[in-house]
Amino acid sequence: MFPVVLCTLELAVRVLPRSFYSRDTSLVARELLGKTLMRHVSQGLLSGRIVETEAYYGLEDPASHSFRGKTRRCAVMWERPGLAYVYFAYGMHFLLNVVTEEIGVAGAVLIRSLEPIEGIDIMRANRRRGKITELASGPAKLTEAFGITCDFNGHDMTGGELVVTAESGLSDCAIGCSGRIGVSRGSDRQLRFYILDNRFVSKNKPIARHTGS
DNA sequence: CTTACGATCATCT
DNA sequence: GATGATCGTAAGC
Repeated sequence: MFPVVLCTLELAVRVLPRSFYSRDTSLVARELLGKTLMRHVSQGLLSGRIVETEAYYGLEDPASHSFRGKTRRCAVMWERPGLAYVYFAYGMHFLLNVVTEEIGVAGAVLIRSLEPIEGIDIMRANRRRGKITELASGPAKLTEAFGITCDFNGHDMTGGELVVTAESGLSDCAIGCSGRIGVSRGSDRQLRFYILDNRFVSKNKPIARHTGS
């Protein structure tokens, strides 16, 4: 009868717990595929299925912000798993990560693309674009669609207004992997994961996939 | 369809 | 002072 109440109950049951994130970063990146990113805004509910992610490690990963240790920007990567790491890039874009690994170990998963599910008209307004494939098919696009800025840096994504839920709607989907996009070092490692043949994966689809034989 | 490049600024060297 | 975990537009096939 009261959708808000139903919504809250569903969230309470299905939000991914901190233990989900307190594991190997690549594993978390793969398992986030098919899960649902959800945000409550004043106009309603925004949600989208995660279809593309990238894993970033710490000291041993030259593509990571934490490669040279803890700095002010990347400090959150070393904190509790399940926190949001949001940073500003290229003078105009915000990028959303979820912190992984145990406390004291740097790691994060970059959320790269979503398949919009709920709140599509709100996303259209935020993006000033109509085509559904252009709303959240890229890491900076989805933060704009969801209205996510640096204000969410350090936000606990295991509860509150921005969470990931276990809701998948996908049973068995084929997963591809490739080098990470837009990095100048460490692009050899296969740490980008995406749902094969999903039209919402970001357009930039480089090379590698496992071709079978 | 593809490739090329400018925008624009917080963070780090 | 240089550099991006990018995007949208423009121009070329």
